[in-house]
This record gives sequence, structure tokens and C-alpha cells, in this order.
Amino acid sequence: MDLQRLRAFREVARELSFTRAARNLHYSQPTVTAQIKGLEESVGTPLFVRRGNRAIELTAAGARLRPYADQILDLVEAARSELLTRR
Amino acid sequence: MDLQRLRAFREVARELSFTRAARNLHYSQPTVTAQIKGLEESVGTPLFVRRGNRAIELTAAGARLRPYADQILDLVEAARSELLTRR
DNA sequence: TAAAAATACTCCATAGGTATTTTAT
DNA sequence: ATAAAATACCTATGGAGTATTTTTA
Repeated sequence: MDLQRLRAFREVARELSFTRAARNLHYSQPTVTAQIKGLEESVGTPLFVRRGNRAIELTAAGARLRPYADQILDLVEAARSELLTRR
Repeated sequence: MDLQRLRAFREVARELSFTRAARNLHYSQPTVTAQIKGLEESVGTPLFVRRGNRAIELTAAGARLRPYADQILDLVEAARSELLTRR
């Protein structure tokens, strides 16, 4: 569970597509696939249900993770601008 | 700004010592030094004031970062146990 | 059959370590 | 003089890419 993977997760969850998420994040599709796979391994459970070329969907675990990912990444953003603004 | 470095930062801020933080985190002292250096570069400002063998202290920026680091890492922990407990 | 995801592979950057030097009390 | 941090150096892992194959609607 690292921030890069959480960002990938957030984007894939938003887009429900590895390919579109990859485009938005400026990664290749296999890289995003690997990032999600890595995150799934690190949390010990699948986060998306895959179905070939059809749209993917969140698992129950994925749905539970989502708000945490959002909060964490928002906080990271807040921390960063806290440090920048008051320099 | 990644989670590993935030963990190092939290521990160094707690201990006010790279050496003790390294011991607690099961890293070598140079590794923790490098982690903090990397974090400082990534946020663009020093987080600790060094003084040779004397105790180090937080800079103003370090002090501002601290509560964010704590919150972020607590949330990560919460997310992890959320996924584990309700499996 | 066409789209999207998965796999196979390659390469390089970086994260970690050990050994040593520098610094400040 | 000594304790702590910084630096130099080396290695191995993993994160990124491209090319290709597999899958299923």
C-alpha cells in the first residue's frame, strides 16, 4: 500500500477502466495493471472484478477501500500545499 | 512524499534522533538519513535542523508536516484493518 | 472480431546495506 | 574523545516500458 498505487486505484475506480486510467495518469496500461495487482497483493484481497474487454467493477473490498484512498490522497495534497504556501 | 518516508519522518520526529529512529524501524542509520533527505527534496524544504552529534530538532516546516504525517499514516492503518477485519 | 486486460520480457533507477569520514560537544 | 550524522560506494529489487497474447461481449 503506497501512494502511487493508491493513486492508480483511485483513478481506475473512477474510470472503471485500466486503459483510461493509464492514459489519465500518463502510464502504460500494463503498468497500471501491475500497480493494481501489487496493491491487491499488499492488501491481500482483489479490489476489482475483471471481465475481459467489458467494464470492470469494484469488489466489496475495493468499495471499502475507496473512501480511505480518497481521504489519504487528499491529505497528502493538503500537506503538500501547507508546506508550499507558508514557505 | 511516499508512505515509507513519512514513516521515517514520524519516527525521527518522535525520537529526535536518526539513529534511534533507524533502530526502531529496523533500518540502518544511513538509510533513514537518506529517507529524510529524499522527503526533504520532495517537499522542497528542510524538515530537521542538524547539529552534529547533538539532538536534532524540527524546522517550522517539519512541525507543520507532523500532524499530516500522523493523520495520513493513521488512515493507512485504518484502511488496512478495515480490509482485514471484514474479509 | 475488436476492445480491453494480462503476460512475457527487458532495462534502469532507486532503495537498501556496509564501511568510512565528518562534525560538534 | 565520542557519539551521531553524513558521505561514498556497491548491489539487488522492482517499477517502467514495448511487444504480444488472451479473453469475452
